[in-house]
Amino acid sequence: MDRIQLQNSFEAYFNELGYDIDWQRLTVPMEVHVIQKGDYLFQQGDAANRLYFLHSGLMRYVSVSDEGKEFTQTFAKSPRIIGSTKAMVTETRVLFGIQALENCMVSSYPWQAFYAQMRHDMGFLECYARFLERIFIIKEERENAFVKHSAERRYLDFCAAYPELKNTLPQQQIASYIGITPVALSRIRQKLKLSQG
Amino acid sequence: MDRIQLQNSFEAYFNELGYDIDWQRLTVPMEVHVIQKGDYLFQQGDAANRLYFLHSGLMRYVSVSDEGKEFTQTFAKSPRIIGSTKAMVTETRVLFGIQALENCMVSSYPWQAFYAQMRHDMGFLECYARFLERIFIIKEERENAFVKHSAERRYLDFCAAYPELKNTLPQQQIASYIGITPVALSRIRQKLKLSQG
DNA sequence: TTAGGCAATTAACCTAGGTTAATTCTTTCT
DNA sequence: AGAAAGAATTAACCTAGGTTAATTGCCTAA
Repeated sequence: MDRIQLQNSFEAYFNELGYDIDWQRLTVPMEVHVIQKGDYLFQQGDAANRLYFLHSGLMRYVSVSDEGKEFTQTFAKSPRIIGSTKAMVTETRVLFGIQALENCMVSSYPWQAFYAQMRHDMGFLECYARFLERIFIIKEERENAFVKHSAERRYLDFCAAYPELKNTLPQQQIASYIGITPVALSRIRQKLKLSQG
Repeated sequence: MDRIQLQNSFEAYFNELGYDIDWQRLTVPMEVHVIQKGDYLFQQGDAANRLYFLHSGLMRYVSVSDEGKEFTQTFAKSPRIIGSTKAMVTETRVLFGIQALENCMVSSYPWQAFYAQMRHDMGFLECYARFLERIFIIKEERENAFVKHSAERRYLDFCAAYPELKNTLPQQQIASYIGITPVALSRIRQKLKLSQG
């Protein structure tokens, strides 16, 4: 995949929302990142004020607490935009790292420069709003699940939401997505196995 | 406060972000809601696809689980936009109710009609993006606090973030914001009192 | 083929926070 | 002022999930 193709599929991803975007405005140079399985696109605490696009592969957002506990905020499957909205917008350090769970191909633009050019495009602004609405809603639903449901229920919901990841992902990562330890997850799986024959 | 004044302060709130917005476009009629302390602007499960603006007073977003547990997602102090982005945008039922903690004055517009008119205004689109960025970042930070910090730490953070609410709000509500029971909060306060003389 | 290393399970024990209920302290209403 | 209702505290007990560690299974590399 060469740069032109990457650029095209990035644009196509936006265009699919149905707004008319004039991509000629965009002249800031794109960067390409090839991330090997297990490696990080960026680490918690970095200054990651870029807009990233995941062309191929699977990644996870992982934040680690002071005591060294890992928490998986999200799994991200290509194609989609990835990165930290907070770090992009407020120029602060990022609260989580993004790790490749498979070999990944990512492209990126520096957000400030990108936005400075594209903000004059109505279609882009609407796309961006749709994007923000979507990620907000997802966060809200996840918050809801966390405060209203037990770990067992969250595990079942995970299985329903990500049937393909359920069997391929190491259970440590599933546990850290649910917000419990691998030991606790194992216990829950054991219990579920018994209770349904 | 008459309708014109309400309209003006609504517009002023947006204008403060520094974008140029042509409010002449907006012709959908505004509604006014006066909510008494303790009452709800809308209840969990309602269809609340309106854009609300809190002119005066204090409210909280509260969602209740199947088992009847209350969880306070946010406290909202005027002036600010309130409501459910998810319910507005996706026309689904709202996941939480909004309750007045003081007597409140709220105005509102039906979101679809409002957006249909204002989406042609560049300044508005940018404002809306700033708004979405902000609420997303706040959610992200709260998620972070929940998964990384203990209840005790979350209480201390609450006290630092809302010094004025700390003493005026009933502790049940503080507890439900932190995600624990009033009994547990009382225990934590007791412990803190001892440990610092 | 086997040794080394990691992932998952299991068991024993621990702890933060939930539950219930009794007690005290505050409001508020008459 | 006194009664009634609600808010906060305290205590006793319970439970989900954390912690540590031993055991088993699986994969890979020599």
